[in-house]
Amino acid sequence: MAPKLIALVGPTASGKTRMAVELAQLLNGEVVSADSMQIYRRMDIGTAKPTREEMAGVPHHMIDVADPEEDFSVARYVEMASACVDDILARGKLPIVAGGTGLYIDSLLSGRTFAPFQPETGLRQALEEELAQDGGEAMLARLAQVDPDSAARLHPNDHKRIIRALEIYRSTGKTMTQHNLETQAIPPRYQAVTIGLAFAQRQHMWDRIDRRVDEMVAAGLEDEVRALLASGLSPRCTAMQAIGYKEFTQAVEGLDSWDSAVETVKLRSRQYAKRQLTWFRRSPETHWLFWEEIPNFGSARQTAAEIAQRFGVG
RNA sequence: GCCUCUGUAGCUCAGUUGGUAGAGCAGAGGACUGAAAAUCCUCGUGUCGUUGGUUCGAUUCCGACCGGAGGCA
Repeated sequence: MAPKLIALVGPTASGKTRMAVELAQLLNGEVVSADSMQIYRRMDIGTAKPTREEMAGVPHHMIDVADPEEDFSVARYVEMASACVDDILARGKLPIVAGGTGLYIDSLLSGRTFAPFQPETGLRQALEEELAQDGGEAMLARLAQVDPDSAARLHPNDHKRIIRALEIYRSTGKTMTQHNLETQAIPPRYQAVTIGLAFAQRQHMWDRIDRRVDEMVAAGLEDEVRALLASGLSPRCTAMQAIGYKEFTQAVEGLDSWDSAVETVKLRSRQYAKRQLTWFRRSPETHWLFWEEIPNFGSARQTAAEIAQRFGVG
């Protein structure tokens, strides 16, 4: 039987960080972050990374495990995070996987394996050039010849996924469809109770997001972005695609005003939160807690702890 | 006070040589298998400022009125 743990999900600014810490204190746990941007060092304010005080002595894993100039990936996340989880379990403590990156969480829990990616072969670059030349339709048609099932699922404009599907086939000789079937046959690596934090009303979520962006600005997001750019970090790297960072980079370069950049950060954060909800809502097993329906944080924590105990952890 | 321009979807605007209208953005929903805070897909009825007139028919032409911008005094 796969070991049990808690997964804490929800859109940005829904209170995951605090809930994770308090549940860990209550249930003898440790936090494993599942956030694709908090993995980067030197990106603290804009990623809403928990501070030392917020961690309150609870060990946190998968934060500050890569430099911003590195290319991180789901595969790397799963490899590193599962080692953390196993270690926590071996020490008799409860892993609490908390974060907003749905792909990372699902991949970690399922024990999914990924087809290899070898940037040194230049295959991806070749495919990208091929696509730039011939267009999405043509590439999708080529994919359809070897992997009709994947091709049927993809839209001609979905360049990233068309390229990845072709890349898998050309580098492994196996289709993405085949690979997916094989990895789906693997039994789940962990058994999770998933607790979701959210606002019942969209407006409440927006207010919370806006407030937090204002707090980030007040806390010195501008300086943080300037420091990253000054260190020679390319604005095109993955880390700098993070919300808050890419917009402030525009402002630093004089391509946008600061006021407008702040508004854009709020806007993009709201849109991001919506996408997160779309992802998390598709798991019917998730126990959702809506802030409007809960008198205070303590009672939310209480409810979450009860859900965990009924599941058999804590 | 007079003259000119202007008032169309939450916002910015297009358009109808008179037959009740459409884009971008915003928003909603969805997807998602080594970039995922990324990437991609689907969804557009609104008193066409108000009110009279002309007309078979007006948001489209004409008048008045009410907003807004500019100019002249």
